[in-house]
Amino acid sequence: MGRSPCCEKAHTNKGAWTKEEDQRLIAYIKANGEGCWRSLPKAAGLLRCGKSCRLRWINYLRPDLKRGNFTEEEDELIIKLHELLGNKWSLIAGRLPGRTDNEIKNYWNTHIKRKLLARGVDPQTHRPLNAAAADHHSQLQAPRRFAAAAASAGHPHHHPDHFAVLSNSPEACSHSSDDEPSSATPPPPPRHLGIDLNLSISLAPYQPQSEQLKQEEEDDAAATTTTTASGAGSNATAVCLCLPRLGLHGGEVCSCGRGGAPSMQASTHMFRFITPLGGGHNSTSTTMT
DNA sequence: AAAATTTGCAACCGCCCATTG
DNA sequence: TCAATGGGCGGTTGCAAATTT
Repeated sequence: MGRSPCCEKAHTNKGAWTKEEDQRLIAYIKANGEGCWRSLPKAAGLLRCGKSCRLRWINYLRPDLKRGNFTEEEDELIIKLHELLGNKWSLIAGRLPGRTDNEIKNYWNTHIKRKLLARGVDPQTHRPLNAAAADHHSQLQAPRRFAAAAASAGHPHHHPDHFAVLSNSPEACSHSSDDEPSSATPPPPPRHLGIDLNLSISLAPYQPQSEQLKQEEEDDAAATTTTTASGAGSNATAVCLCLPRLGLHGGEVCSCGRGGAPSMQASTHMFRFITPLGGGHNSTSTTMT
């Protein structure tokens, strides 16, 4: 379609932000709040693109950011969430208060990937490296399935690329209904794709992959709406995975059953799973509405 | 001590979807 | 209904700092 650029690039600064620019941005947002990013630079007296201002604020200047090293708990949570969601950094960030998607993405690429490789786990598939190499069908397993479920259920970022990894055969893509007017009733996705909105998920402590897969197979076979609550012990926190905005901050009470994106109103399944975060967090039973 | 290489992360880019008029 | 706009996302790049040779 050829969109106009988000701002007048010719007269904007690029590269690292100066202290003065930071101060201007902070002062402006403190006074006026976050608002129209496009007009903000001009109003704040900044020679920056609005998107650049937004990123600077969200990723660096926001007062609620928790800077510093990631804890071991955060590491494990990121790994688990990545296993469930794939590279949905914003969704993952939503589960880690004070962390930004950009920060988590960078941390993943620089630290966690290596950590998983050292464990002998493939960072993309979360399966043992040798198994991942031997079995290309491993691409069809849970994390991708869940991402696909979220996307097909209306997540705004169902980029075609994300579906490309779901199947080795293009015709198996589940998002093609719009592109296939001839098929009045789209056939159900091939069973091996396992795209199942009633997916059972959990954030139990690390479990050997073989057992995990076994559990998934059982879950698939059952095809029930139950929610696995393994690890729902004393130190567990309910993590809402309401679609399409998976994740609430800091264990807030879920309220998205009513709302969410308009496109999701017909599908307001609520997923919750239990993640052991070790201390201080409320224990909450799993629900599914 | 200097040069080369690697690492980590802030920032940018291009694309997408939702909203609005 | 449609085009323009705004905001958001994931992927990539560029560069400074750290490490190795």
